[in-house]
Amino acid sequence: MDYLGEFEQLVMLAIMRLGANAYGMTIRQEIKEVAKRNASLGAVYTTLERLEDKGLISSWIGEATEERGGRSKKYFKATIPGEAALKQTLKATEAMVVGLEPVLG
Amino acid sequence: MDYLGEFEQLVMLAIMRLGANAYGMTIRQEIKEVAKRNASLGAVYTTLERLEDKGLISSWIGEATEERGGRSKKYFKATIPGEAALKQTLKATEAMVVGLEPVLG
DNA sequence: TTACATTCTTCTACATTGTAGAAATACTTG
DNA sequence: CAAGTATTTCTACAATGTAGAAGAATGTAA
Repeated sequence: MDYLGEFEQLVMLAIMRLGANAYGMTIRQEIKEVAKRNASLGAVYTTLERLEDKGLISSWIGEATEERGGRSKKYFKATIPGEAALKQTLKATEAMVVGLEPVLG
Repeated sequence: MDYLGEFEQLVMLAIMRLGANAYGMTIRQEIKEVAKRNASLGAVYTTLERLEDKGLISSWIGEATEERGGRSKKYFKATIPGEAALKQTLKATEAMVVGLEPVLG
């Protein structure tokens, strides 16, 4: 098992936060609103595809019943290995932060 | 100002943890011991060089007074912009983690 | 004073991740 | 069927991650 990149972490976290409503557009929006970080849609989708290739997330196509037209959504959720990789990555950073709180705020 | 990569974060944190004793070998060791994460020396030095190029850390050569031979050390410390970039990066991830503690442990 | 061991850094090269604009797809409504 | 809308996929390149090998500077022993 290896470590997630910085943006991969944000995408994984967004997926987990969004639960049943995690797809490209909302993932991007969640990152923007919560992390205050901009990302293009292309960046998000590329990362989603790579995470899925690595087996860290899985996807399924949503119902074709849209409200105002538009292509059907592709939903994502974290897999067990995906959650494990995320935990491990966060844990490594957190361990390094311990003791530096006074400096880092 | 932009964001630090996953390994860049660890290197920056190691430098701050080590204070006046931060150089290639100890940085690698600190990451290994605290974050439980292996990294080659080449990986560490490459990252240090790039961080310095971006102005996020600064360096100086240590005294030539070594105990048991060997080349003199190159010490590093975080710059003000470097600390700011680190803080911002950590803050973004932390904001995304809020509320997921039950799941992430 | 010259080998040699030691400690540390730099070089070289390639793989993975980050990034975004443009193009394509699929669905709804007029 | 044309047009508008929401969403995804494609294409391309830049930045970061990774490590092995080579090089450089110092102390020590013959």
